[in-house]
Amino acid sequence: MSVPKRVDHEERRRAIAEALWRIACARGLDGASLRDVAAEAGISLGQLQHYFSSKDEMLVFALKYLGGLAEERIRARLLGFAGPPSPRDVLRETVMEMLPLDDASRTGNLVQIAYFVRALHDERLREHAKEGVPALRAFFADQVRAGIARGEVDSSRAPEAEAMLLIALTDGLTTYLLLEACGPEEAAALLDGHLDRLFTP
Amino acid sequence: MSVPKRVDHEERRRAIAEALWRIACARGLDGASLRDVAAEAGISLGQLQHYFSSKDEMLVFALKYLGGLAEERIRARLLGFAGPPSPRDVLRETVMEMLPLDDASRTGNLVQIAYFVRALHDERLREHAKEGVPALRAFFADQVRAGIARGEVDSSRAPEAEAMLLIALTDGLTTYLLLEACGPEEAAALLDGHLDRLFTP
DNA sequence: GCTTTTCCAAGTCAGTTGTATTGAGAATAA
DNA sequence: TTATTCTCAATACAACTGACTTGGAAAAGC
Repeated sequence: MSVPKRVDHEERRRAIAEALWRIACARGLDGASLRDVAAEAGISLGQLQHYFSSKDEMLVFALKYLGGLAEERIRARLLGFAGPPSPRDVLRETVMEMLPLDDASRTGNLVQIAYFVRALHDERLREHAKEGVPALRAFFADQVRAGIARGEVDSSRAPEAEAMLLIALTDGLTTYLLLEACGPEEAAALLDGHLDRLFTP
Repeated sequence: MSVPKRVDHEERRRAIAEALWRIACARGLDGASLRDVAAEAGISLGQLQHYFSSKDEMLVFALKYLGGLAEERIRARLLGFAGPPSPRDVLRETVMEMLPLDDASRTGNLVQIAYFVRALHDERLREHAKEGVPALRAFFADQVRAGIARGEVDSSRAPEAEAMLLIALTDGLTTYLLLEACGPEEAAALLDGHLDRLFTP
């Protein structure tokens, strides 16, 4: 009846997605044609089309894959702490992991921005691009609430507002890091300064 | 000898740039072909090429024109104050004018972002995209310094850092306003909250 | 009047795009 | 073995891209 697959479809799709990122990082998402991606992945156009029936499908897959990897990286970083990290540690390390402070992270952010821009004009992608924001905001707000409960954050602070403020700050810092209008150390200092005023001893 | 121009070249170029914005806002900068722009401007492709010898030249002109208009809008808004505006007023009104809070401003921001992404991969555009940042930062820092001098801002605040923080916040808020992950009122409230803690009575 | 310059419409060009089709090779199940 | 399904390379295709050329119309200077 059903013939066992000889190749791992998901593995192939991931390899193609990674090739797409490399192109998107260097030349932008719109500059990545199917032929370019296939060449970068070392396969033929026909083979690529065998794994993705349309360009849109490839883009969506690559975006979800990217988001999954980022989430995993943050989780691993938080688990790297010896003891249970404080709310401030969680916020700081999460933001630091999201910022484009090294080359690998820079690539991820460039791809993410390429998706963001396309999402502004593309119905299908917009859903995928937006879906992560509320979850992140709720996560940050929970940390602020925990900080208040531990007496580390003034109780007059509104957790939801502080969360959104932090997300916006992260995003803005990302922009200017990518433009090289501000350096990594400065970005880290700005983040720490902001957290210093949120977490009053 | 020299025959007077029968049409105002700059006026034509501005009209073409505005057509480009309309397309870039709706479909992105990469989705704007010369034929599309010409059609949107109500002229032929040949005519458009008569005013811009290359697509790149058109893009750069439209970007500089956009920046000039934004600066002018901010200047006009600040002049609209009855008396001399306080440093806090200047910061608040400037940021509010930069945020995509209405449809016109939304268009401008969408175009600006389209340029930003292209600048990440395009040598020529990068210079034009970066050149405004230091000036804006210095302007914000001056306002913070004035706030300190008037005793409205705690003297422990570092003007340059606060300026960059405010720029990054503006940028982040812009992103989430465009994605409709946060509403105009909320963005204004977040900005005011941030300024509240910067300007301590 | 005539010449010169500006202006602009139509068409051509080579190149690239995403998609569709065709058919051959390979591996498994019967 | 034979039949079936998976895998994938090659090609074709219509649409679109930016750049370029040609030719003529309109207005100003002589």
